Amino acid sequence: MKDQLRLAIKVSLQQCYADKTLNSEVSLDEIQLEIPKNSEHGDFSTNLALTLAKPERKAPRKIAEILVAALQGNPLCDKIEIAGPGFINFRLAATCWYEILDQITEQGNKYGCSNIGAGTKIQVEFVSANPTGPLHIGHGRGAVVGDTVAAVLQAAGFEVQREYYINDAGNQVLTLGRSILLRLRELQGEVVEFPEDGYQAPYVIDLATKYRTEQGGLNGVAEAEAIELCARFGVAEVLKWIEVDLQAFGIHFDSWYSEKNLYDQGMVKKELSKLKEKGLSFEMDDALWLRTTEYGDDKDRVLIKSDGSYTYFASDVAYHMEKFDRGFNRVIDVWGADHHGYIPRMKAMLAGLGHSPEDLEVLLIQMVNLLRDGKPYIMGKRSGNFVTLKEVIDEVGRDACRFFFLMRRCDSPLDFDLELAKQQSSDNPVYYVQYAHARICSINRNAAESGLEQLSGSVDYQRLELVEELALVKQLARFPETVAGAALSYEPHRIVFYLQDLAAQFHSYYNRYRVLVDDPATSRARLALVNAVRTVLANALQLLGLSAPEQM
RNA sequence: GCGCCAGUAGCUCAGUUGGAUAGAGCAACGGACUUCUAAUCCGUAGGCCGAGGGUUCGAAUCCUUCCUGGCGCGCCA
Repeated sequence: MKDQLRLAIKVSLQQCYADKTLNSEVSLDEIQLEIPKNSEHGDFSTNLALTLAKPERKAPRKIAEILVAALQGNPLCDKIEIAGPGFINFRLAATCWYEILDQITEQGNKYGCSNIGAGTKIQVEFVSANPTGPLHIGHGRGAVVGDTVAAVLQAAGFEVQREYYINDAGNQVLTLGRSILLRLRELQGEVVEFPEDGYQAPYVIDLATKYRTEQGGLNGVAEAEAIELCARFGVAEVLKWIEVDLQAFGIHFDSWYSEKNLYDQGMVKKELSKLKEKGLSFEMDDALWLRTTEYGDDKDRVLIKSDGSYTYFASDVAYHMEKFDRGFNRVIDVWGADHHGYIPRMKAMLAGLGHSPEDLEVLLIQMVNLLRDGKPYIMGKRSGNFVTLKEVIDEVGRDACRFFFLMRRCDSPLDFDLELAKQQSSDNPVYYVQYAHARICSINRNAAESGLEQLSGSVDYQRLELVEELALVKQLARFPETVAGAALSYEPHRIVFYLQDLAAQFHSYYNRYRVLVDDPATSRARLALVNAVRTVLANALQLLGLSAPEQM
């Protein structure tokens, strides 16, 4: 709809250039068309005349008059007006809008999808929590945002892979192993001194107990080997928990990528030697450094420590290079905002190895402040006092939880009060949207009962003559561009706001008018309209990973 | 000290990437169920868009200087 109008304007502009009524020959790559806030200003509006004012050396309104003259008689438009400083406002013919209803019927659950991604291969890496403990609420936000960004990109025609990076090679894994081993010895009656930096949380005792029943004790096994065994056992167990929790949240990964595997396959060594060849790394104080300052970082970064062990950054270099080797055109990392300091060094590394830094997009997810009864909960795995994601899902429900995480832009911090979320659950916004869907399903049941659906045949959309009905159709028409915009900007919350707007418009219409009236033709037309609404509600809900209940 | 993110109605937040008279949800107040589900709707009230300066036809949005809050600034992950 919008594109058709845009094309028509473009043609007219070319016409003006050909006729020499306009002379600047400025070629605009894209004509800006927007939907005015005020409906009196028409369905679409363009500032074209304003932007041409300077190159044309003419008054904007004068230019607008010339353009409007060239556009006169276009079948798309009902009315074209010049307003304000030189805006051109278009009101489209109602028949144009009704075509949208047929499109929605035809496309069904594909309505809203587009091909602006054009099959570009893009990877979304998210969650990637260390496999040393269960997911907590902070991971939940990143999980939902990452999952939904991926879904929205898919809908926009990108080829998407969801990946979880498993940090199973670092120090913290050994710490987990050591903690399990100590708890195991405790279970065997030994008195042990539990170190400050060990994992103190109770789940470690569960892991030790499980190890003992399944694998037996570790008497007579050398310390280092025992730690290694416990670590590997612990990581495998914790990963199972994580996968189960994510499944309960409706999240599925296409790929689980192991850091340890990166080392085992020699990828880290390989990438590091590439850096050396390019003269980007250097030795100093017995350590190996990457000259990231060359590409805008504020200091150089260590790759290999003076004790010979690798930093987390070293494997990240290899990991990200390997992503591009796998053929992704673009790579998205979803991180907690507390890691934002890592962006410059990652971009520097990519630039050094010959990639465009723009090919890596880092989405920073601001902190979730978990509250209970208004009091802050202390987060952190070692404190032992944290609320797991699973507990939250069990308490407030999956749909409400997902919706809550998607409601705000991801770069604004989120206060999540469990008691409040439960208390408000009766008028939680997610139910508002779902209720709209359920209501339409209910209308359908009533229609079926009165035999109305048998009267199918071509629907007379001219019966939809109320301004509210036309407004609903227009709202439905903007769904595809909303999805596309959300995809290109990685902002899934746009879908949430769209959904709330559409639901509000429907509820208002529902309260004011009846769908099923005495006149069958009107009933059928209205039924077609609300079912188009239902389709779009369902598509949007699905995109967000939420259910679309038929009854509530 | 440096860097990143934020500052919009009493509270929580949107604001179509620079457009016309700044919006919604809670909370407050007043109304609507013999009619397809009241988990809903209608109405009222609420604003120096943190502050100053700049850019232009036009700024909540862009540049700059401050103020406030959060988070970072390791041979930790």
